[in-house]
Amino acid sequence: MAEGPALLWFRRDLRLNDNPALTAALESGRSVIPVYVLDEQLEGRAIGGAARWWLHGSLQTLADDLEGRGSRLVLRRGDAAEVLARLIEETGATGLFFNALFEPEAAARDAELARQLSKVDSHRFNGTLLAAPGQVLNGSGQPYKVFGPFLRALRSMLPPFMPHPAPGRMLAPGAWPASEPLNSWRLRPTNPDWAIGFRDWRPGEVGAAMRLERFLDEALSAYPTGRDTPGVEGTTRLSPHLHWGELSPRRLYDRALAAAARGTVGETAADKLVSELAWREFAAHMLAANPDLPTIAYNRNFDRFPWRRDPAGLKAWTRGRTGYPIVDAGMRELWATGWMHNRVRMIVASFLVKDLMIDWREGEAWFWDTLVDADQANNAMNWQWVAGSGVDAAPFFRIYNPVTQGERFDTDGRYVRRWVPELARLPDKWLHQPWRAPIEVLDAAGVTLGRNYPPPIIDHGAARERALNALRSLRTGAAA
DNA sequence: TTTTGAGTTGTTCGA
DNA sequence: GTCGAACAACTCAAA
Repeated sequence: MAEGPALLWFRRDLRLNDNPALTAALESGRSVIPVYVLDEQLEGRAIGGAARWWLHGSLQTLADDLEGRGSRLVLRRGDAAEVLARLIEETGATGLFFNALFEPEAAARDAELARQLSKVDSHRFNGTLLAAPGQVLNGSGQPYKVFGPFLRALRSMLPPFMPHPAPGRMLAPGAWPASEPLNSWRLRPTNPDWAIGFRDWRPGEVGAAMRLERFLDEALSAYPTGRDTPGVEGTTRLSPHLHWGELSPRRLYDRALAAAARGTVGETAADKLVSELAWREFAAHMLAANPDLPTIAYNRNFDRFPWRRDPAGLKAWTRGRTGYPIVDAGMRELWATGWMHNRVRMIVASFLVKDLMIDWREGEAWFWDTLVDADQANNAMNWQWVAGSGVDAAPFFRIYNPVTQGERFDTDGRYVRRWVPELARLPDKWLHQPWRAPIEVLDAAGVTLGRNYPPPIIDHGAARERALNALRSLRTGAAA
């Protein structure tokens, strides 16, 4: 048995189940000191507001779970390398166990950190992805740039996982190092408390497990179509839990396949879920191979795209006052709950980038600050996909019509009525295009455009033509 | 090396 | 209402 305790460095793996670093730390036979370091520049970028809210709850839960096992969670703030070096001095720790982050800045710092902390043996694991970046490569040994072949390759290499169970009692060190009070980090807003609408979320491993079971029982069988209907709970709603590592992707994968094997749900439903998980993997691999993805157009032709500066338009978009009900519903859901339905994310993103022709980085930044599941890789890849500058892009075909999309995916209007209550009494026929409704219909519904709901801030048909012209101007060889 | 087929999520138009 | 075709052109993956 090794002498001295092991530091177990928690990061975005805030769970005890199926946590490779935790398992290895315990198997090393040492006493374990769990620690979380609040490093404001964790990924080379400050954590967003909604994400901070989530982190508070997740840390609280993790600390409670550890105490239930005779352990603790030590909280420290500062540069991770310095904090860990100090903790090694204080505790005489001889080993450091942690799960990797794959964002380029974080990965670079991890490598540097392992070198700096040469007094201890460092053990790094993959606890956040089904396959680590670099493990899924095409015939030329390069990362895939197209999702289809990536999915096929990923599927063919995934073993059946057997997730590790959570440990029982954990061996405590002789003395505990000091911990900062969680509340002193002020991760949650107080005045004003903009997070009142977040209360349905339950950050932490227990909440993640409950959400998983509920999804498997209620939504997985209808997932392929249910996930596209924002008015019902058809998605997993697991994205923040996955982002913070409260649920291991291997466990989710394992459970979906098991449900299909038992015949509880159809194979296509499980396939679809695996495919969505694969998108998460694809984005992480993509970012690892393209560190500039969050800030620079993947297709450099888009450096010439004539983005508009439009503070008023941007503000209307963020506040959910564009006059397009499905767009406004989505933006209000985001602001109120820290989350937005996936289908609607595409619609609002397309509206910002194509209709308003506002730079996708503005939208990316807003999502980063307001989403509880804000994730560098997913955020960057998907914004670029909608903008048309990313991989698998077909920009000419991807200008969403907010009326058509609303009618197709929120046919009964449940979603819009919930988030844009001032339109609730409009009949379905006009709900997604109130400006075309006869005046007596508006009157009967208590809607006065320009007073209690805005008229459209832009005409979609004209905006579409403008965007198409801008896209045409990017053609290789076209004059700038 | 060259060639070939395909590429998450759409919209519009006209029959 | 429903259906299929056209949309503009390029890059990727694999044979």
